[in-house]
Amino acid sequence: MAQAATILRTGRKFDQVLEGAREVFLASGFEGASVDDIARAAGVSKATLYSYFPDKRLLFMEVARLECQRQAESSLQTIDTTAPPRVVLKMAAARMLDFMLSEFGQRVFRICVAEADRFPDLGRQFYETGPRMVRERIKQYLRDAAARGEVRIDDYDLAADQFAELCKADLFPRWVFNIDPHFTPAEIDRVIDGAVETFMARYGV
Amino acid sequence: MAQAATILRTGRKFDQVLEGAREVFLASGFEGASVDDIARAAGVSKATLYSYFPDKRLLFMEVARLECQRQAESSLQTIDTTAPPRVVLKMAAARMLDFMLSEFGQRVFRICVAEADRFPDLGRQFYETGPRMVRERIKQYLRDAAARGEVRIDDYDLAADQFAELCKADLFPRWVFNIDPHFTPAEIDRVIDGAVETFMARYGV
DNA sequence: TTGAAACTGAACGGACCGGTTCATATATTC
DNA sequence: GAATATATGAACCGGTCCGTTCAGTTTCAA
Repeated sequence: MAQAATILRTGRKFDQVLEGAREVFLASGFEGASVDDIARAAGVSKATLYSYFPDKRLLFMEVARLECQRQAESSLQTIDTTAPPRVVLKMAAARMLDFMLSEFGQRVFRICVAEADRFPDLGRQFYETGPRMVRERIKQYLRDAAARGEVRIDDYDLAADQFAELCKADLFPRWVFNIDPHFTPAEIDRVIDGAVETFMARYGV
Repeated sequence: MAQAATILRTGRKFDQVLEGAREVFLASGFEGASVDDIARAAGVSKATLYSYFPDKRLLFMEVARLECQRQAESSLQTIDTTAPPRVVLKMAAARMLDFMLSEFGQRVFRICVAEADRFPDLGRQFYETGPRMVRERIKQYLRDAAARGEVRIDDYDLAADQFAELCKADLFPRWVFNIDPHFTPAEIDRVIDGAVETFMARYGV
């Protein structure tokens, strides 16, 4: 009794619990996941689960936090800041789409949207550690490229946002609305090439 | 007993039920809305509600269907197909953003995303009767403009999709991830102008 | 006015869920 | 091998929710 507002991180099966929670939450969202399901998936008794986490809600937030962190690390992969814009932009686009179209990325996005009311900070947390970093990366590259005279940009924020959006053309509505959400490499290349061409038409020298 | 798989559309309070359901579903989503809440909001007894609709699920789908239809009618507003591209695109962008940023549009989108598993056809239905029609409209206009030599486009589908995405730059991530989701007219104009400029830089003559 | 159709309100059954408890069992440490 | 920390699982509680039932009331048309 008494202290129940914190997470107990020591113990043999702590990681098991987290892994089971990750699995079930990502598959079913917050409401859709029952604590019994999570305990079963984790191979752990419900009593054990509740000895680590005081609350279903805190368990969910911990899973979400770790997922955001994981993604942040994954997107830290370096962008070669010296290559010409078309090359860099293509690589960046491919990386963004890789994540956005992955089973995992889609699930996290769906949960962010679905639980926006219950967890108002969840979306922000996800954005700050994920898409935001990519955006900042692109902005920095664009500044460098502008200094080299390869592009000419007045509003770097808008340019970076536009590029990110251009990469989603066609693909995003299809998957978010569940319309033929299976993409061939050719379809993806078409969108990436189109995004780079349009971006460079506006901002190229 | 027996027949229970259909909706009984006659009766004095049918519309009341639908209106109450619309109100509560849009505010709380499918899971979040309880049938008791809906009956209360509709000013109707739960027994009456169940005399019209055999099922909470079918009630939800009917509400969603009507909402999509309503939006479709609203977006049938004509686009002047003879005006120059910059003018038409700005108008189209403003209309799209009007809907996308409206309380109602955001709620419908959130519900589509959140209930994509439970109602796989819901997103498609929403897209087909909403965004899709705007896209087709823009495509048609672009063809006309190309015939007049005002733009030069190879892939009309991609061009229309790109324009729609460009209109969401900055704004969409902010509202979907709940980051300062309150937009001034100046912010919206900035995005619209940027979208038109970038689009015309690529496709203008 | 009368009779049928529609509506009400309240209660109820069955299911599920989050969270707690506890007696028992297992693992770890000294 | 004894003592202590950790885990088990099954039962249980209070609550919510969907969907049904039913006796009684209102509405409306003939």
